[in-house]
Amino acid sequence: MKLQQLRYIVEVMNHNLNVSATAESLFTSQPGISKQIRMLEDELGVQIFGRTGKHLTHVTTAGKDIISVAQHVLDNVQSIKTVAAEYTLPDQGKLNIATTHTQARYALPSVIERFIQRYPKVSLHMHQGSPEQISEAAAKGRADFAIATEALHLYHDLIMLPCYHWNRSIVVPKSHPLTQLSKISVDEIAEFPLVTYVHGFTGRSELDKAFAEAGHEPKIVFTATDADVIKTYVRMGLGIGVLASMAYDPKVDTDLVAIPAEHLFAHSTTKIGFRRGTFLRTYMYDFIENFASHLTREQVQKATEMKTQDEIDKLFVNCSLPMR
Amino acid sequence: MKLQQLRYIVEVMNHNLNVSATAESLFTSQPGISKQIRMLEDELGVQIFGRTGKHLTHVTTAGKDIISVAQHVLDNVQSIKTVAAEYTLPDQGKLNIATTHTQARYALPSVIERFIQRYPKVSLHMHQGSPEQISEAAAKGRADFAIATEALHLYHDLIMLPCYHWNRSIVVPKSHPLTQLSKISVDEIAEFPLVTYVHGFTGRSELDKAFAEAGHEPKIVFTATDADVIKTYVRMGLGIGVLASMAYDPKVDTDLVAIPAEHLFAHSTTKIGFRRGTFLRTYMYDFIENFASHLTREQVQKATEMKTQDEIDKLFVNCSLPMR
DNA sequence: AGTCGTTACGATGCCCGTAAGGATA
DNA sequence: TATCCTTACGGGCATCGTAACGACT
Repeated sequence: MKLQQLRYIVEVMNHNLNVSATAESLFTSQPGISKQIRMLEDELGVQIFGRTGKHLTHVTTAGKDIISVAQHVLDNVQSIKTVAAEYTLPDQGKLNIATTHTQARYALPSVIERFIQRYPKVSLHMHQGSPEQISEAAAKGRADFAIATEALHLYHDLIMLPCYHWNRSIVVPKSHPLTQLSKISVDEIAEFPLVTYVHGFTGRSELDKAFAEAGHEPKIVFTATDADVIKTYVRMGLGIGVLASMAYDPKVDTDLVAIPAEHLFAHSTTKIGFRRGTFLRTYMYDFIENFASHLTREQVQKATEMKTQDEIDKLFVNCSLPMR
Repeated sequence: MKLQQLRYIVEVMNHNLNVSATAESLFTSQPGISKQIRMLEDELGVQIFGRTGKHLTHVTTAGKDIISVAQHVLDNVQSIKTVAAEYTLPDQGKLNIATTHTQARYALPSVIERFIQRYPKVSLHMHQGSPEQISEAAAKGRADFAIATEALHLYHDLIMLPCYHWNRSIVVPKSHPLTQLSKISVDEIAEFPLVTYVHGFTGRSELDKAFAEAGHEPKIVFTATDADVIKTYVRMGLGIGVLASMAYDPKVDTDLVAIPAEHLFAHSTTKIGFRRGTFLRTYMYDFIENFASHLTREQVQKATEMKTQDEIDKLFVNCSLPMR
């Protein structure tokens, strides 16, 4: 069995079983691929691709199993190269970050700025998406890091580290009656139509929980995936906004008033997640520490060595996270 | 990069950096290995082994990282061969089971008997050990299955499936005063010295919990890892025994009396665990189903596709497990 | 002096690429 | 007929094994 043979079957699969096209994309000859694949099949004693006459028509069930493992092999081989690069070119490489609007817009800019200054040769890619999408991107290896408040726990092979806590604010137009109250309660805001995050986004679950506990059904009239849209509709008078406090900028949002709501809703915790077993470059450790100063290289490595997420969580229970 | 090169560095590592010995064990020439290793180092641009003069003295830090990934690669390659064998020789292969005394002695014999009858060509290996040891064996790939009541949760990359519930019995000599009581309580048995399992074995944690809740400190005078030893010391009058009900055999243990204690201690659940992402042979699915009939191939496969252990647990909450 | 890794060299065998053949849509 | 995979063949290169060399214990 050769690594190339594994590459070939994976690539042929990715090219819809068209060997000619695969050969072209790999800058090699088509018969070479054909032959290597059949040699692999002979060695294993199993057909990987089904053929009718001389056309590849489908992947056999054995083939599916084999290709998925082959994919892992190639991932690991890539990982070896990454390790080597860490020692030869410590400040070069790639960094793929998958995150949500809220993080990208409010939490990350300053971190990113420092990072590209410190590591100009690292090519940085940001991928924005829903919490589910970014979790998957990290779990599948398309992204090095996932940064979000929700949904990271959905993948068992993600290591999640808590970064910071944050609270919500009620945002209303200046003239709104709520601005007159000294300290508001859930009962009071339950009267008004709400504009907030879509379910599954940016700590939305904490909001639902607080209303449920107070015995109210929130009158949600509009949901969005980002705070800018929420603020826009609050300005239009559609309802009162409930959003992450960091998303209110007193300098820009002069026509709105933010009423702190940490006494109404439990704080949420933004986490950074990465795939178990992947090798972290020095610049990645640096990025993490820049984003959350308590996550030193040492702490992160300690977390990597933990056997369960529970143990990791214990590492940080006594660690007072910053509040934003 | 070639697979052999990875094999070589791993094997050299396993042979205490002695290339000559490695060559012999791999039935190849020593210069061949030497050269391949240096070619790999050249390609990666990193020293894997440290040398003083012409002796390999240590593994560099880069080398450690690389070798550990290389080990994964080789594991996966092996896994591909296993997949192929499943389709060519469906009833041949190996089955390594790591388990505790209690399971091996009382729960497994009938299952094993059926298995070796059904799959005579599968070479079966049983490994007995502590719950921690067997969890590790499964997590590291030395065993295909870990079967135990405790400690399986310690490894995040084990998938755990519940097999059956079981209860405890109090075992005493025939003449013991406890045999006179109609229904015993924790308060009553707390008076007597106890003989039971070592901490971390065979659901021992449930016993501790029951005593703690009743506000008693158990007077444990002897702990053992298996029921046979416990019964021996109960016979000697050292104390009353608390053990898994299945470990009392009325035909053999005629000099002892077993008092059911399911009302005193919460039942325990024996689980079977295997490593995530490993390919399960048909005979392995068969083994599981033989052991726990609700764990059909379909159910097990469904569990393997779950992303977290929580989801797996949910699969079985409504499934009434057999009680032994 | 013995053990061990490196270098040198020659032969085998594998992999690749070109060219021709045959099957399917 | 056009596309696509298979078979056949020849050149180049990498790997392997033997043998000699140099270094450390």
